[in-house]
Amino acid sequence: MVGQNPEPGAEPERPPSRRERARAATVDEIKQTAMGLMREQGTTDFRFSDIARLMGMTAPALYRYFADRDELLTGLIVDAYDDLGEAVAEARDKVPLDDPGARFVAVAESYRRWAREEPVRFALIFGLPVPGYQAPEEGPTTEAARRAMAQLKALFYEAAQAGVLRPPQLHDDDGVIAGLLAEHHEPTESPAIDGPPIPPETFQAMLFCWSNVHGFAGLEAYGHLEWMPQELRDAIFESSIRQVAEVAGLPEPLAAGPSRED
Amino acid sequence: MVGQNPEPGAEPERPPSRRERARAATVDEIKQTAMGLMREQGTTDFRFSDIARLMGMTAPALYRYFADRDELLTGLIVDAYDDLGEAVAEARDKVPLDDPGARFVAVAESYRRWAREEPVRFALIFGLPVPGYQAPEEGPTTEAARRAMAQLKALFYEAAQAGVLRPPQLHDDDGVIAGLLAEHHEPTESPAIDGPPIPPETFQAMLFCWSNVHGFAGLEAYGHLEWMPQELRDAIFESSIRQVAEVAGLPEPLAAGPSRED
DNA sequence: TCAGCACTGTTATGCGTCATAACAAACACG
DNA sequence: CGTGTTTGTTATGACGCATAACAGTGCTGA
Repeated sequence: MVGQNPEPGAEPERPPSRRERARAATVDEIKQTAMGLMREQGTTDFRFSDIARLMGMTAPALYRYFADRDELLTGLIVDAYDDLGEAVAEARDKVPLDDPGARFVAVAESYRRWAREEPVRFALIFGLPVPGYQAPEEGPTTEAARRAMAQLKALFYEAAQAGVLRPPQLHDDDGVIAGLLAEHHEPTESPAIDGPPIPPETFQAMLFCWSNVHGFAGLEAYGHLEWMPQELRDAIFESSIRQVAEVAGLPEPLAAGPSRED
Repeated sequence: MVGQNPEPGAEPERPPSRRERARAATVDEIKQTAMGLMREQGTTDFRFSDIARLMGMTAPALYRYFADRDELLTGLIVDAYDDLGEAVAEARDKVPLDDPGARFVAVAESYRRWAREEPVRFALIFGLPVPGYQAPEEGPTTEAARRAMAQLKALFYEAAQAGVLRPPQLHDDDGVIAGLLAEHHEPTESPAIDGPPIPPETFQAMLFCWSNVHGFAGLEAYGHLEWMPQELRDAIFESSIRQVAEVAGLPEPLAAGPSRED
């Protein structure tokens, strides 16, 4: 580690000094520049020399802020998770609490939009590890992923609490899934997804929703659906998530306004 | 291009000479070795020097067979598409034609299994382009993708022909989707997916199935579901695809034996 | 005030990789 | 057996990551 706070236990009260603020700004600029380059080229690759040149520095100077490529990548991945989580949570919370159906639609749409607008970051967090990148075990990326996924779980939790969740239409013959879920982690506070526990069948429904939305978003983000016009993709996606929500036992959206803003 | 057949129009009848066979074998060995390295490291990266060393050659010799890294990558991508297509078709055709429900289950399971067993190849074809790789426009990869996706479409086509396909439960308010589909490409022979045309609502159902299976497969292949035991993943996946098949209007599978073999 | 030190940047350098050039051996074939 | 193609080699150039050694800046405390 290079650019971290002194030690995790050394008086976190102290306000950031002038130097620390400058340093943080530079760290941020480096990450922004790296993301800009990646977006431009459409790949998860970048060159230190390019970043440095764009910032009016020389390449070795960057090593004052990140120990190596991996540390910079880790930072970018954490940021991406956080950004996705924020985008999803923000879209969700624009819809009133008493309309879980519409809240889910908002989550699904923002997830998809984020993937489409930020395919590189989407790949960064949901793709195969970047060549040469070794993810830190149990590191900050795992934690960031939990936070992001918690947003979807929260939605189902609220709906379940409100008692508006119908039993999902998903088969669970002999209660195998419920059994396994109950057995391995308590009433389903999975280690990968933060948040309060939800009943097994709701958890199953949540996964169903997630994989569906994720699948469409991934295919679209990487250009595998480009042969259909966006209008059609939009219509098909909306139809899909409506259906998925119904299967999951979520109530019909009350306010049926798609929150398009582009 | 370097290692291609002489010209696409020069007497394709001639049987492969001894040298041509040797060359083809070497090309294949290179690809195998490259894939081995990628699998080992779990990334889509490889070094010419490593491949050469494993083959008992020096790196520049590889340029006799592939013009550059991109050409080798293109070969690997095409192979991956073909292999996925074959795996899916083979699994599907093990199930009798008169059992489309079970045929879909077989397709979904083989798709998922392939992704899990070959995450690198899955990333190669369904992920963001490999750093530095520029896909040839309208090239062999696009064509290979069409062939692979045609396998799923064929399944729906057969079921539709047999008249056992119920109308899918997918909303299409005002027939927007059907309209757009009809408008943009005839009765839905999409440019991205080969095969005979199918009715719009069937096409929509097919996409729904695909994105769902793909989403789960992708999440699992990249380790995002590793926090649940495989037993549970299996159960949840099977439950999901059953539900998806039902939504898509496919009949219940008759022979309900999951074709596990590992 | 000014000496000392931490911080941030530079140039110089080593190593590994992609890719090409120039050359040598092996092979097919008239 | 001799000639041209094929397939391999070594030598070389360009470039990127990363470290080392060094220089300028500004905070800090006797």
